[in-house]
Amino acid sequence: VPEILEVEQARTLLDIAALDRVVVAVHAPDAWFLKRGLTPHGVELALLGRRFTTARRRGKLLLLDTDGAGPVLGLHLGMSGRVLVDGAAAGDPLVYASNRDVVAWRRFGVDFAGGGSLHLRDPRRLGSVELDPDEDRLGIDAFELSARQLDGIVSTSRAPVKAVLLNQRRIAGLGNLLADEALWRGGVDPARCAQSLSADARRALHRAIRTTLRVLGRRGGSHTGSLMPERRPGGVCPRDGARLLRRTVGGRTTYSCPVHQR
DNA sequence: GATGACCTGTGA
DNA sequence: TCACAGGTCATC
Repeated sequence: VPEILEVEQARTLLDIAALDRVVVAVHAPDAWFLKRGLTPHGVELALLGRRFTTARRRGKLLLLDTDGAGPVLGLHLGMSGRVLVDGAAAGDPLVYASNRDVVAWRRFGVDFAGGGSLHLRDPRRLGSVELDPDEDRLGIDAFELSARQLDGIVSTSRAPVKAVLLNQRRIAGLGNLLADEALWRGGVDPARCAQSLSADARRALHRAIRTTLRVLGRRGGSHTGSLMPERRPGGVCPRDGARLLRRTVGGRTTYSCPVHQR
């Protein structure tokens, strides 16, 4: 899933359906899922009797504030996690991940007074739950990224520009699909050394990131990109019909057009 | 900054 | 059985 668009869908669901309800039970059957020393008992103590007051998001990290000076609950969806409230998830089914409902995949959850629940379902167990997460380990949220900020980030790194876009300490929220889509829309070669981008290329990339988030957000998620159907052996560029390049860049499988991405 | 590790499901 | 998957972290 879960890139910034899916996490924002989850945040909206939490905002609409999970706030101001009293937690009467906490389920943390998978201790491995709890991070930074958190234990099943610890998270139960921290949440029992409290209500969530705000649903926030920074990059791909979900943040639930609690009442009465309680802790912030941090949820991360990893590669296959989904948030469900009262048994329903937000948004489209995930691509590249199972969408079946297997009870064993409920890695964490709470029950609310009067019935209903909040659950995190994650087949691959790469998600996580923590209390009072360090929100500043994450960089500027991709939705907030200004052209000037992108300039500063891109012009100070010699890594491939895609690796820079994926680095959550720099920009928080972009994942593999969104990065490829934005670079494709902006006409920028993912493997290009970030520092070497011209001011024009940086501007084009910034516009492309904004467009990608807006358009794919409206369509329903990271999997709705124009490049997505061609993300396969033999895929061609939807813009100019060239055979797409498939490489590993920044450690991730990368598709790009050798003709218009320079 | 690139690499491998983490974990598990799916489809070829 | 194998390759691969929209993420992140420690390590060289």
